[in-house]
Amino acid sequence: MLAAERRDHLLGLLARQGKIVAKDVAAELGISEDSVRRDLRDLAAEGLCQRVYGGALPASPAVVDYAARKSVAPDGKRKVAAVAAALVRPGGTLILDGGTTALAVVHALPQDLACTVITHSPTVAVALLDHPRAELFLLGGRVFKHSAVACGAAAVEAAQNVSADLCLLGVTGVHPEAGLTTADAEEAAMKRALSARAADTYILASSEKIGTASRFRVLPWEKVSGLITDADPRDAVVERLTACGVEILAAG
Amino acid sequence: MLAAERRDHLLGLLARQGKIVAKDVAAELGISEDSVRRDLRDLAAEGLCQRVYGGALPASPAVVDYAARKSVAPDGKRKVAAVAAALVRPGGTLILDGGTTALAVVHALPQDLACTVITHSPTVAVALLDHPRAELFLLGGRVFKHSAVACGAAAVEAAQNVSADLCLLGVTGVHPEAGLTTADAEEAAMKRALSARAADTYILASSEKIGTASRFRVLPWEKVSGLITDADPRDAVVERLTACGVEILAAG
DNA sequence: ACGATACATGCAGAAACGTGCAAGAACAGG
DNA sequence: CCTGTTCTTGCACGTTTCTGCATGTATCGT
Repeated sequence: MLAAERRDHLLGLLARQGKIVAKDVAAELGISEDSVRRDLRDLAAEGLCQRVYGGALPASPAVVDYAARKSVAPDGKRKVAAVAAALVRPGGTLILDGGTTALAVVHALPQDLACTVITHSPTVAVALLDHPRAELFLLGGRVFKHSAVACGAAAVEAAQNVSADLCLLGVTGVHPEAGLTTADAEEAAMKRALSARAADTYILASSEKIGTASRFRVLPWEKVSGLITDADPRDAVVERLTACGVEILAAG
Repeated sequence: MLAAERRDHLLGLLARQGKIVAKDVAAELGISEDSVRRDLRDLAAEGLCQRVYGGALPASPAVVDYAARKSVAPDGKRKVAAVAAALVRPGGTLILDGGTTALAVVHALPQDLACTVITHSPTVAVALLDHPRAELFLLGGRVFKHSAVACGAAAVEAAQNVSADLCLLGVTGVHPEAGLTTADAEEAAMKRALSARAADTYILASSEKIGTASRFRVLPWEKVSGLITDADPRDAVVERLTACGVEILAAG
């Protein structure tokens, strides 16, 4: 583990948990408490945390926000994306949704993987351009600005003409009762259309999505093969999902 | 292994794993750590990564975007793009080709222009995302990696369902005898399909294209309304085109 | 007040770093 | 085809930085 990486990790912990206990972190990362203390001292000197006896506390909310944006958000998505990317078999065909998590999946795919990717997201398509062996099929249609994906009748129709082994969908909410939800009706319909064209559908849900719900239902649990998340498997919501028969792929 | 290849590999690792450990990469690629360190130093100098003790971490996305963008903006293309963008009327519908010149057109469009843009290029689509009042319609199909546009039967078919006032096409060669040419047959066919759906077609040709020819004919001169170029109007080739009845829009 | 824990400091081994140098490849010019 | 030049690459060397341990001191809870 890189020293700078360790520092980011500490800032991440600070943002997520609101405190750091030097002893615990040392045990977790398998390093000496001295190193943790030294890091905390440095961070405090830069004003990024407040040193207290036994560990550290966040400095000011503004600083924490900055640190959280910079390191925490990508981290969970990257873990989820790594697990999702491992589901893609060489030579296989993948339907990939839009959104930042899907984009992270592209970055997590091996550079020289030979596979076919079908997407309705121009952003995802552009990211795939430097995967020379990946075949790319773009689904056209009216592009919705807020989510940057092709939706609507034309896009759904285009989706009818493709088939795939695997579909990876992002959602904005994962809730035991509300199910898988998203904020826009057109997007929800498009996700349904995509899912229907693949043998297996997996949901990408970084931990902040777990337990939340949005306005429009995407799919019932029966239609999905599993949920990929970095949330703790012992999380109450996750345990309820497991009890409902949802397969959980932990991205710890 | 080529130096540039190695550089790309490093950037890929950075994107996929979020970090680089110099020692590991050196072992993996069978080169000395010194070379890796030198590469990382160079990348950091370009703002593409952040150098840390033991390896490197990703630079902030904003910086990377900026560094990537500033490398592509030749003066000639910008001038051509500015003239082309002025042809787009508020409320009008534009079919926009792929390629770097077309991308320059997007950047030349007023940020708040209300119009409809139809494109088969995911790159152009992504660039248009921060034009909030521009309606965007994406033509899907198999994406050809070298030119990064959707081509083939599906894309041509999708193009049949749209109409526009104006079509802006990029080409790789503009020659008095050979006409308008490009390097790929599929691309040529797609450009024809796009042109056929618009009332007017203008060709984007920065000066280095003038007088050159590629393998495949795109359109005869009769089908185009004009040529937009930054080449000197008294250039021999340009004068011959004028004599042939081609309208020249000078982008001096 | 006292034991326990956390802390700062100094130190030594290890790892990473920068620099200079030489061998080799790529290239331009004669 | 040869030659001089430039660029790259790996190695050697001295320097800097990191890390864990030991020691003594400060702080906390009881």
